[in-house]
Amino acid sequence: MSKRRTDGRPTIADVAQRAGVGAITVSRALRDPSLVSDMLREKIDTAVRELGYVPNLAARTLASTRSDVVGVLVPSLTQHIFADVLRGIYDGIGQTRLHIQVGNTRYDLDEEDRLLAELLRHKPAGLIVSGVDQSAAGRRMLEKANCPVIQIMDLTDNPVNKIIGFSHHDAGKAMTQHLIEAGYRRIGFLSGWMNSRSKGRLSGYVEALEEAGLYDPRLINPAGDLEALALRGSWDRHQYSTPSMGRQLLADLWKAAPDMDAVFCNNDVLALGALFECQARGVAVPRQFGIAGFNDEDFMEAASPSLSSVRTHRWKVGHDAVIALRRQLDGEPDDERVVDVGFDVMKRASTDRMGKPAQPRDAAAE
Amino acid sequence: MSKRRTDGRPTIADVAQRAGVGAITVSRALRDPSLVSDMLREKIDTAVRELGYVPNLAARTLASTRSDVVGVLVPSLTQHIFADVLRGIYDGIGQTRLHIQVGNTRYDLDEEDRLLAELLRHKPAGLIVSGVDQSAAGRRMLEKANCPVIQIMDLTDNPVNKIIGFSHHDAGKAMTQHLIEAGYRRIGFLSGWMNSRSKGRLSGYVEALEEAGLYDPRLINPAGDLEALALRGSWDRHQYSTPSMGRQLLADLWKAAPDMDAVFCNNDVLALGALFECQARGVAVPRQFGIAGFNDEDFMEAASPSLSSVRTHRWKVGHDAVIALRRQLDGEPDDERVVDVGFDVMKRASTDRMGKPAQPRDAAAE
DNA sequence: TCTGTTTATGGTAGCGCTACCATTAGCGTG
DNA sequence: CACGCTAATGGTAGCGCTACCATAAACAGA
Repeated sequence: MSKRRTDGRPTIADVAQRAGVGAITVSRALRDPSLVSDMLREKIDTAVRELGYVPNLAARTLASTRSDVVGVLVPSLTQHIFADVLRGIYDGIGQTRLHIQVGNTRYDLDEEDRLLAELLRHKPAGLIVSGVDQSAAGRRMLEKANCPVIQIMDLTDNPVNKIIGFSHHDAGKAMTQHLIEAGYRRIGFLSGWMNSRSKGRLSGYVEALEEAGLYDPRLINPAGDLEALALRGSWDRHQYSTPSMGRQLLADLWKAAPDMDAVFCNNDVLALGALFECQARGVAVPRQFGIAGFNDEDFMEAASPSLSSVRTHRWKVGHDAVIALRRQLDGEPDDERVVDVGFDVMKRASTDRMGKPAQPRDAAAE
Repeated sequence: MSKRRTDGRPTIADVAQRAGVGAITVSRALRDPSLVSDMLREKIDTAVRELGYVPNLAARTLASTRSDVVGVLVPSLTQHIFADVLRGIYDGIGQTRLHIQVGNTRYDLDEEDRLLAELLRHKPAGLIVSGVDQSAAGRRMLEKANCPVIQIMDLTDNPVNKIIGFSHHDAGKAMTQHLIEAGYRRIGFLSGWMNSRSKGRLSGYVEALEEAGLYDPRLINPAGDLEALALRGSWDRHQYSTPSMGRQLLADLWKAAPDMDAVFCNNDVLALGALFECQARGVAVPRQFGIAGFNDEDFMEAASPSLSSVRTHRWKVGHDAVIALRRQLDGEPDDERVVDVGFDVMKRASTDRMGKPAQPRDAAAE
């Protein structure tokens, strides 16, 4: 009696024996049923069910040098934005054989490279990574990954393979133009920690104001200021935005520019904090002060007054990324290397300086 | 020339040859360096570096019937609560060899069972699952999983293996008692879709009110009502809570019980919606109406007025779950099967009916 | 009828690693 | 000096699956 190391679970050989066919036929029947005649397929299905056979993924991966794991790298788990992206990704994966493995880079390029290397050990079926600002080493790993790579949530002319996202520059510019059109003249920019996408938004903001002759660098709360804030003990480099942070940043910005009459917040959470700060100070929004956010999370519309924001299509980006990945894995051609999913400027009460009546809530809830 | 199927990357045999040792010695040096003499270890490390050797995880898993994957099942990715738990889990994993694979059950037992079966194909090193309300089949799979299983975010006397969480019943009761002590008498319960943990909170609420002789079922917005809401087209079964939902649920509850003078919301997002609804109606919080939430997300403290909530230790739960898992994998004994991490009732302005001055913001930010 | 092509199935030989046992050398014990 | 023990290393034989090739049968074209 030879010594077996198995854990006792049925293997493909057991199924083959029971069905009275060769092991390789079982393998085929499981991977692509159309390759096997109806009669054998039925026998095999029966045997699988009777034995409770479950394929061993490690063996499959080893033999085929290709796994069912899709690696996903996001810079944050706590921000709603990426939670929405992930939801889209999971929804896109659905009931397929593919599995998701998420890595959290925390906006750290070294950590991203480390996670990428770890992921590659799994011989992933595909990779989905956030943004375009990889390190040189990271970029190289992606290019040599030997699997489809989808970049998301940004745009570039030079994707590794395919990119699905939108222009943060254009989005930032569009919202700033809305604020200008609404009649605000001293429009501030409020931001916590800046990443490359925030910077895109900021550059759009600057461009819009310069074109209107309204640009003033004193109205910007730059990333640099966060160092000072960190020293005061409130936040560290990896801290995500909070409403408390929004309140304090707005207070600080007002000190530097007391005549500021509106603020474009780098994200909705900061915008909510800005609203709370106005409420606490008795500053009337939107009459005295306009507030705009970015991403259009749920609470923006529900707030009182409702808050303007830039709606971004996070779920769609995640979902479409997976669909594109699956297409490529199925061997379908895909020559659309850059996909712009766009954005929408949601104009709500918080930037309605002229005082048009706010939309009734129920109607707005669509 | 035999036909190789390799993808060209160096294997353990290449390392062994270059270092002038046996393959098995390389394997040992990589898994547990203390098993190999200093001299050989050094040679092997050099060879690994020179060749850029990266272990093939599938081969390791196949040979040892044990992978480096830790499966995590959460019911939602969009809710902040589980994003925080996940952050704790990722932080606990740190730089170890372990990998996280997250499954999103969407509060669906069938989906949970399916994901569990999928995860088990990977022969996971460990499992972390949310809650105690698995299906019978799911429970059986967990018990036969042949790896450490940690349940989180709830408590039970009968965990599969180990559970880390807190009592939702006690937390719900404590907050309700706070509302009673604050002077409210007609305290409502506001909830979206109910899961087993929500039900625990509700039972605590009921118990507190019954003990005080204040219980009235008309003050509860039960899960059943959601069916009617769904018919109106606003939300479906899987919809997570939004502030808009909070606004409408509060409006509905007020219709059913016009004398309601406070509301305990099943989560913070609903509480925020309730605040917005009060602001829109001109109802004074906390003087006329008290609002309490659950989980104590960031925005609760920053809101104006600041909102009372039950602080739950989500990050810690995730983090401790991983630490416990790692302990068990390292063979350390762990006989504490039930770990209660507790909760804190955060008493803030929104339930301060007597009008004591609110705490200054900066101090409260600790 | 012969040849070439397609379809359905099977056999063999890996994939890269580790469990298990064997071997060797060094050392202490009685 | 035979014996047992430990520490360090190696060899062999899998783990469960699939790539690759072989085979056999059915069919088409000339």
